[in-house]
Order: sequence, then structure tokens, then C-alpha cells
Amino acid sequence: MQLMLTGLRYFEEVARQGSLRKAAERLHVAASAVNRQILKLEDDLGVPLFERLPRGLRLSSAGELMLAQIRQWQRDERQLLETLGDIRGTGCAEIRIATVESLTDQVLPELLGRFGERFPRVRFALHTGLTEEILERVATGEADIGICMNPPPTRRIRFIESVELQFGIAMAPSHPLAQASGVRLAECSAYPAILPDAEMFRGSTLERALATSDVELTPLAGCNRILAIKSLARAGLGLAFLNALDVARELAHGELVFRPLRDLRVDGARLVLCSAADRSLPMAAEVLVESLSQALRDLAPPLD
Amino acid sequence: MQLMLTGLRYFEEVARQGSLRKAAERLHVAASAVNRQILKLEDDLGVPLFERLPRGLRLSSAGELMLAQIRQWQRDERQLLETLGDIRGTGCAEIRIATVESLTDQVLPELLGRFGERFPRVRFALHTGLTEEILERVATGEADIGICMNPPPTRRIRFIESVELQFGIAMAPSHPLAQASGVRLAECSAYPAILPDAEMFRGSTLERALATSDVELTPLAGCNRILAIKSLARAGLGLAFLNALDVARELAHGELVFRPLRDLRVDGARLVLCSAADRSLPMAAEVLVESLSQALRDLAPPLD
DNA sequence: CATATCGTTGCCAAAAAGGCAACAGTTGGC
DNA sequence: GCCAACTGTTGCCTTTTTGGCAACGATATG
Repeated sequence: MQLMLTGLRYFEEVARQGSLRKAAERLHVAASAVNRQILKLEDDLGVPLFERLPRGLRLSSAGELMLAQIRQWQRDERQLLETLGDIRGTGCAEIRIATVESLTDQVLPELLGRFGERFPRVRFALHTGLTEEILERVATGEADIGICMNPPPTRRIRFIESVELQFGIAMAPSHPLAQASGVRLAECSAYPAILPDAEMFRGSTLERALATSDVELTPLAGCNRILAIKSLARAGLGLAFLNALDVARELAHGELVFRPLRDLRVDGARLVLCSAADRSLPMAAEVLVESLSQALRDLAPPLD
Repeated sequence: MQLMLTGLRYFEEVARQGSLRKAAERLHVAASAVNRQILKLEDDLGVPLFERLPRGLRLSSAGELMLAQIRQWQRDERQLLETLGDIRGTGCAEIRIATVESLTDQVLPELLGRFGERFPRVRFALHTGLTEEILERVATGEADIGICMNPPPTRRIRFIESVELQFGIAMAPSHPLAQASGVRLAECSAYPAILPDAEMFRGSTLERALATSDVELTPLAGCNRILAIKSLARAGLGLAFLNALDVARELAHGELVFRPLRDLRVDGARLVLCSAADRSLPMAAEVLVESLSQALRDLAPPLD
């Protein structure tokens, strides 16, 4: 496997050896062949690359430049071939995932960990964002795989798997509603709410839930990070309107209590796995998609 | 003139066009030829570079990497060929000169200016230093041309031209000795002297002049820069022991007065042009050497 | 003066690349 | 539904490039 022109390889060896015949020997070719390549190079470039001495060849100024460049190219080639070698068998060196924030907390790390055992050489690029940005990245090819909430239908995107998450309220264990069994949306208005900011709110499950009712919440805080919303709820400041996945870890640790909203009749919290419609995924990415599909399906039966 | 493998050029064009036939058309070859190069590349690398769609080819992950590298190599190639083009006709893109400080004041700039009119694309690298360092640079090839004072004989260096400079004292016009016509070394001991520091003193003309006489100078200041020595002398602080070349510009401006030392009988101030013995100079450098030879010879008849 | 080593060149065989025509598959328009 | 217009691919052949071998002239070394 040689990406470089034979003449350049020969040139490098001649420069290294200072002699046509020595170079030819190491290259396992006839000296005349090497010589002709050098002469052709010099003729093409219009510049002598060597000065001819009675005992051999020595680089000219032009040759020095040429040699430096060739060495650089050889390094480039080695690295490229190494990376391509990694790709062989996996289809790619890196899988770029655009995802909602909540998956990066627990589900995705565990899944990627298992994936890494099977494909040790594949790296990952995670980017978290909101639905709009995720879809944009998938569509433009900046991301191979996307996982987002409630995506609008598009033919640029191929939707692979879709699961309905439980939507409800999360609160500190000390909160009055923590003991209630079936909470309605209207009951929540009596307590302070920790809401997402305008950008997160747009298109969210909560937006549609409020639109289909006449409930007015009493906002205490707005926030552009789920992590922050959860922290505020954990501190007992109020109710957080999230889905079960968002608080999976806090539930497991008993830091938060989750109650689904009983009267919610919008198909609100759809978590969707997707990729670009017009491109086929590398093999390893396809495998990862399959694992992700399974993982999402496992989320479907209510965690609690 | 193409330094890159044909297969890589074809690949780049195919990636650009997204189609074998379109690429083949732009490359002025048959589509089958292009196709075979691509297939051969993929076979050699063991990785598919394109995914085959009914409407053409699209880059795979491996192909993206490959393309990025090839684009880089194309940029490298353009720049290299440009530089080599500059070298064509001159033999080099840069001439590296190691020289004594005093030449960089007036003689060298003027000479390089004239040289630049004839070889506009040749750049220069000037390095000033003392004899030892200059010879070292020339010998190791760090410099193409050296100009130094009183070099010890070596067979690693080829001495091209050698001129004897007048050695004497430089002083402010107001100095008592400025009016004297023939000054002896012994007379100088009566006045403060501005001497070079230990490193500059070693091997210098002054060292040998003092060694062959029993004169004791009265040092006022030591200095490691000729410029500083001259400035001190110009300010009237004392006598500076230099050669005529060192003060050529100040003499022309009337800022200093120079008096050769009459009784000096050492072949002290030899300014020598040299290059490495074991390498031949690029054409442009050879021309510059010839100009320098002439310029040095022009210094030989006393300036004053 | 002999010998060894250097780059270079002519002649010929081997290998690589290119051209042409045909084939199989998909897409888009009528 | 069929035809035209694409696509990539393959077999057969010619052209071009590259390599091997032997010999030549020149230079340095013993």
C-alpha cells in the first residue's frame, strides 16, 4: 500500500543514502530505475534536486525543500492509514450523536460503555441540544444519530424508534404532593413551579399540556438547563415539570419524587431516535442505532 | 507536473463531482479509467471510500478523511511548486549569510539591494556574530556564506577572498588625538580606552597588537557591541580601537575621526569571505559571492 | 596503473493505465 | 407502463510507463 508517487519514495531513499545504488538496493529495484525516476522528477520540476559528486549525490537547496515536504507527507500518510485501519471493520472512526440532555446522564453513558467493549477503536462525539438543533445537525450530517423530543415530521430525517415517556411532576420528598397518588394538572397551580425558559418551553410537552387546559401555573423560576431545574426542585423550591427519564437517577437515589399527571391527554413526551434520511450509516453506527432502539424500548414501560 | 498519485487526483474529482462520469469528463479520461482507479484505491486501503447510490457516488466516513488529507496535500503541493519555481533560475530561494556586525551597517545592505534588483525572488537570512560562530555556521551548512575577521585556517572552510583593513583608533572630533597625523599605540595609553569585552577581545586584532607591545591601555568601559563602543566614543568618553570599516558611516557623517596606528606591525584586521569547503553554492549565492569579493576588494585601498 | 564505485544510457520485457463498447440497474417523464 | 437518460461496472484491446540488464565514461583509492 503506497499512496505516494514512486518517484517521491525513491527520492527520499536516495536523499537518505546519498547514493543511487545504495538506495536502489534498499528499494529492491535496479539502480537505473531509481535514476530515471530522479531524472524525471528533476526534469518535471525544472530544478536539479541533487548535485552530482564523484562519490554520489547530495541534496541541492531545492532538494532540501522537497525532502522536508516528502517527510511531512510520509507522516501524514502513516497517520491516515492508521485511522483508515481503525475504520476497517467498523465503518467509521467516530460516531457523532446529537441528543437531549437527559440521556447523557445515565442511559447513554452505560450504553456507550457496553458498545466500546465491542468496538474499542470507535470514538464518540456527543452534542446535547434542543429538538430543533438536534434535527438540524442530523439533517446536515454534522451528527450521525439524533435523539430528540417530539420532532416535527420531516422527510429529511429518518425516524427509527419512538417511545412515549411518562410526563409528570418531580419534587422534593418533603413536598405536599409527594404523598398524593394521582395528581391532576390543576392541583399543581397551587404550588410554585420551576419552568423551562422560553426557548426550552417552545414545542415542549408542557406547552401543549397547558394549551389544552385552562390551568395557570405560578412560575417561581425559569431556567435553560434541566440540571438546574432538578436542583431547584430537589432543594424544595417547587414543582418541576419533566418526564420520567429526566429524573431517573434522582428517583433511584430518593432525591426526588416523580408523579405522573393523571389527566394529561396529549401524546406529549415522545422520545425519538433518528438519522439522516438520505445517507446510510457506517456499520458501527448502525449497530449502535440497534442498541439505542432497544434501550429506548426498555424505557417505554413506566419506570415507576 | 503532478506530484500526486493519479488515483488520488481522480478520487478528489469524483468526490467533488459526486459522479464517475462527470469527474471523468473534467479529467479528460474515460469513466472506466477513473472507476478502476477508485476501485483499486478502495481495494488497497481495504475500506470503501464511497457509498454507491443509484444517482452516483457519495463519500463514506473513510472517504471524508481521505478527501480532507488529499486537499491538504494539494495545498502543500501548490506551495512547494511555487517555491521551487522561485528557485528555478536562481538555484535557491534563500541565501543565508553569517557576517561580522560592521558589514550589516552599510556595505551589505547596499550590496543586497543591488543584488535584489537582479534576483527579486531570492530572500536573505542575515546572522551576525563573532568569528568562531560564523565559521561554525558555515561549516555546518547553517549559513551559505560567511564573512568574518581573522579566521584560523581550517580545511572545512573554503576561503574565497581576504582583505586587510586599516586598524586604528576612532574618537570624537574634539579628542586631542583627532588632530594628530601619525598616532602610535603607546600614545593611546594616556587616554581612556573603550574596549571590547572578553569574548570579543579574544582573537581580535587588538589582542595581538597589545601582545606584541608592552603598552598598557587604561580601560574606561568594556562592551560587547561595536555599536555601543562607537556611541561611547562619539560621546567623547574615550578612544575606540576598531578598523576603518567599523566606522565607515560615522566617518562619512563627521561624527567620528579615524586614525590608523602607525607602528602596528601585525597583520591584524583580515576580513575574510568564505563558504563551506565541501559543498557547492547555488547559482544565485555564487553570484552574490562574486559581488561580495568585489566589494571587499574595494575596501582594501584605505578609506581615508 | 589497477580497481572499485559512481551516475548514466540503450535495448528490451513486464506492468500499469487508458479507451471503447456493452451490460445491469435506477430514475424521471410522458 | 414504457422509454429515455442517467448511473457504475466489466471484458478486450492498445498505449504508456516502469523496471531489469548490461555496458560506458568518469572519478577516487590503494
